[in-house]
Amino acid sequence: MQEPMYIKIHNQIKRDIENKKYKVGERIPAERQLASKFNVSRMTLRQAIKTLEDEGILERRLGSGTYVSSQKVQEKMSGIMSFTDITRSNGQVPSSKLLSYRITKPSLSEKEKLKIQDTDNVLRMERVRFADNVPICYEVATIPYELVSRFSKDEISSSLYQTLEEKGGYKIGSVVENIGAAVANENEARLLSVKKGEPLVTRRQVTELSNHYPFEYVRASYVAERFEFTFEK
Amino acid sequence: MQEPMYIKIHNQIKRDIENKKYKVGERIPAERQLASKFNVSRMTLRQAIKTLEDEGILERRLGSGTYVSSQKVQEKMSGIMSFTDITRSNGQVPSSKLLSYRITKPSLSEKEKLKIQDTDNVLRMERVRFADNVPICYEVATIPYELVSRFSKDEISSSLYQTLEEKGGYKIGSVVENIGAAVANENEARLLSVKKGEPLVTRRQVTELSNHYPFEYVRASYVAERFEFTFEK
DNA sequence: CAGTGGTCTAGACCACAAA
DNA sequence: TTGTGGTCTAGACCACTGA
Repeated sequence: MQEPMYIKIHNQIKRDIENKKYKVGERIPAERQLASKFNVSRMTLRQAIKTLEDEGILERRLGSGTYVSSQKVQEKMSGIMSFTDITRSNGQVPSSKLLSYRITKPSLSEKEKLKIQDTDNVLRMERVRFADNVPICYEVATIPYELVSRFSKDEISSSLYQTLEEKGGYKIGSVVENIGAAVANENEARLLSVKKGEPLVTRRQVTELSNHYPFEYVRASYVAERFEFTFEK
Repeated sequence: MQEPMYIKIHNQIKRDIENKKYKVGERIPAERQLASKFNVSRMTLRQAIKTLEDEGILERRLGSGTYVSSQKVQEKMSGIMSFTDITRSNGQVPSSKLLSYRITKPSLSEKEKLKIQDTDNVLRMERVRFADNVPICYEVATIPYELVSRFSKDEISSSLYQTLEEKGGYKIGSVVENIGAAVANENEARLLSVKKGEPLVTRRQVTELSNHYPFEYVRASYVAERFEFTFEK
């Protein structure tokens, strides 16, 4: 048995919701019924329901039943959700342009954030990201080079997380983000097609692997009038 | 029995951690031992552990044990944590100055965000918030007046959430926040002691009660060079 | 009232970590 | 190999909701 039963049930119920077998706002069958349908004990069934509740997909109401929630809550939290996903969920087409891709020595802040030595190399990438071909974000990402030296440029620049998890055997751990504001300098103004002095939302992100080693430091600036972060709790 | 057993155990273990009976990074006793100590089944004990894990207080390691986590993760998420709490946790002294407190008709955006009618009254409060007497944030909060008409000005302006939950019998539900950027206009510049055109972090927040009625709409502007939001996941 | 989710028991077997 | 957390069972009684 590869997957635990409660995960299988979780996935089945999720599919049933996607396939509109259970519709938004509607009540799903009672726990005792579902338990008997899946041939598991009620505790196991409840474990499946619990994970769906944690994802914001189901909502329990005491004495009344379990309902399909209207909101897809959790995943709107930024950071875990990539620019690509956010843009797509807004019904826009994401794209990006790689401005530079260099193996070099770390800056002071990179050294500190990535907890590496002067002698280590880093890979630094600059990008502009677009939604429907309108520039939204200028982004600099830095990665300790030894972590990715065996991957191709394309594997790194187009889907770093996936490459690291699937081909590198690494697991992503925690993410820390700082969000602030700044005004566009000349370089940012040019790259993002705004005037110098226009407001930008700034984001710094340090991502760690599950072994607590930092593997990525990102500094990004978003055009405030074209982008904002949304959080739901 | 007022509180469920697993909540009591949750609280007891939390106290034990606060009292350094279990220290950060250390392993706590095994589930079977704790279950027997508290005279409950292992499933019940696990439920208590689970809630502590969800709060980021404990960390399970398969095959090894359950450990006291070093990070107090969850609560750094902004919004749930008030300005007061954030400032205190930075070791600074929070204060605030109420600039205005008026019962009036809603603006267009207030009407929309709070889902109320033209004929309803709202309570609108303007504040500047300080950390160590340095102005950090200018904030306008709007509340449907009927929700708070029976409370005193002090109960509303100094601890709204507490008043609503303890004296109003309401329960806070979801919170949606949007974070962006802007530049200071003349009014903001004067109130926050910055120059016009300086970058501000903007936040809009709509808070709902557990019955899905919006009860608060807040627009806040933070001086970017003195404040940033931090998120950990 | 009947039906629902919330809590709880006293076991069981498994996979994984560390010695 | 021993001890740990992960999963699971087949019941039980409770408090709450809604007709």
